[in-house]
Amino acid sequence: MENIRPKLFPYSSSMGTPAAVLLPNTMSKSFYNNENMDGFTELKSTEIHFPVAEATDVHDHNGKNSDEGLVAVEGHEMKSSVRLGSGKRKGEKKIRKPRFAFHTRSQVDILDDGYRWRKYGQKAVKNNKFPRSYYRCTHQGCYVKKQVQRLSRDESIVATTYEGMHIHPVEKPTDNFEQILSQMQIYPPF
DNA sequence: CGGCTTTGACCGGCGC
DNA sequence: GCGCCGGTCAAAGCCG
Repeated sequence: MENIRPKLFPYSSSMGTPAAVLLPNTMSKSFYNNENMDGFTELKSTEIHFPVAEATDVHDHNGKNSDEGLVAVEGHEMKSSVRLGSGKRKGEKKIRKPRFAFHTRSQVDILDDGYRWRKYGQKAVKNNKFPRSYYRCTHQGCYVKKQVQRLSRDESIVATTYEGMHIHPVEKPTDNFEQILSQMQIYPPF
């Protein structure tokens, strides 16, 4: 059970072209084995390709990280932590936040998922010709982040990774996604 | 003017 | 310790 990493699933083209997809809580739960995911991850884009589950990025097996397990985000642990002169923050623990990643086929990088996001960074990542963008939820007190990156192996696919959970409802109203959801193929976390 | 993006600097973790 | 790398900061710029 070590080394849970993002897994790419075969692309199913039978899903048509939904306008939007709602990924409910329960799905994240099963992916994360974590009961603290709540709220929804709503996606509005062109075509959902395949959901990609990612527990946290557990990468080492040499016992360097004492396993903290999947700890829920408390929502305020990063609040107004002051950067010291050396650049360190005071009294913070490392908390692994629940993460959730998926791929979409889309021409635009940034998907309208109903939340408001402010971009706070962009980085070139190795072995990828497209930069990765970093966004934070603008709702006060909500520290959900997401990363968006177009894959160089298939330029038509955008990988989106959410981290944390929203402490507030979606700001934009949503359509009904139930049918689309039922069409989605959800893969168990092996 | 407020909210957002841009972008180089900075930081910390990790491997060598 | 050093350099690479991914993530974040924050000043400056942009735009409605």
